[in-house]
Amino acid sequence: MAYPDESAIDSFRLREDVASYSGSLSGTTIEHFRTIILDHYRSHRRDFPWRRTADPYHILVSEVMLQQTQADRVADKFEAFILRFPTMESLAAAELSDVLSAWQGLGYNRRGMMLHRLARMVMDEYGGSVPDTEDDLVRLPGIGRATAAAICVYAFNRPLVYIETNIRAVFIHFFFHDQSDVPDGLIRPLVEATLDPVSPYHWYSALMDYGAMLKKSRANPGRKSAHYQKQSRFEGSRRQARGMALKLLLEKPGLTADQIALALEIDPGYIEVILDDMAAEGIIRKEGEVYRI
DNA sequence: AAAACGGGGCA
DNA sequence: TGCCCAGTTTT
Repeated sequence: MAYPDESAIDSFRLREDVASYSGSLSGTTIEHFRTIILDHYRSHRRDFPWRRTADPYHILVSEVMLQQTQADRVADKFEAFILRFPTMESLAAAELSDVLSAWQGLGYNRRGMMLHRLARMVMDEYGGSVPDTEDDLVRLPGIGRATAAAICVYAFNRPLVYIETNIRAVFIHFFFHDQSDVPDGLIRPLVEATLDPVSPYHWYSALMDYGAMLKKSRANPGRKSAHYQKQSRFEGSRRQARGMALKLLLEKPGLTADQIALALEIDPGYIEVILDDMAAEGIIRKEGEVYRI
């Protein structure tokens, strides 16, 4: 989908408005900026399954899946996962191997393990209800500052200030397009000043959609963030070997390091180190000479 | 502050 | 091929 629409022109006008941006925004600039973002939301709003539910557990699952994973790739996995584990209770009661099977294809499998642990912790400490404060959420495994705030926003419509990659892209595009290495400390006050205190859910949804649009239609403005980092190569990487080993063990539990090395055509010494590291993390376990989930 | 962590889609 | 993704955890 292409976006050669009027929003590009509007954003140019706004950039001229704030060309002398010096640490605070005028009321008219805030209104102008918000109008551009919300107009785009009205005409190009993305439809995702997690936008069709108000269940905090479902929202939480989506936010964990969306960490470092493009939204379009999450949608189908999310729906299948929710069908299989419809409630926090069902996830907590599940075997880790079943959770990781449902996680296959999403990547960063530690997230699946953390989510499983989170479910058990929430059952124990909160009676199965997702907590609604940043402080409580951030203590849960796999939940950092950004995800904790996102859950507060999307599950409870709370007006919190937070920053992640799409938000960076939007604010850099409009207010720091002529700079590089922009620190979050410069962006945060702008997020706060433009935040909608009544409908943070829709406002942040709109920011997300605008940020995603920007990154598709031109060079990613996020590259001007001080936080930006290029990903290391995946082909031939350690994490590729981890992913392959995990997938194999889900299909055939109870293999030895040598059997795994043979099946994956990886050096036995190398794969054994990787397997032992994964066992130390708790993503697999070692029983004698064999590994299983 | 930097490294490690998956995997797939698309130019 | 190379790029990059609604980040978190560990070192």
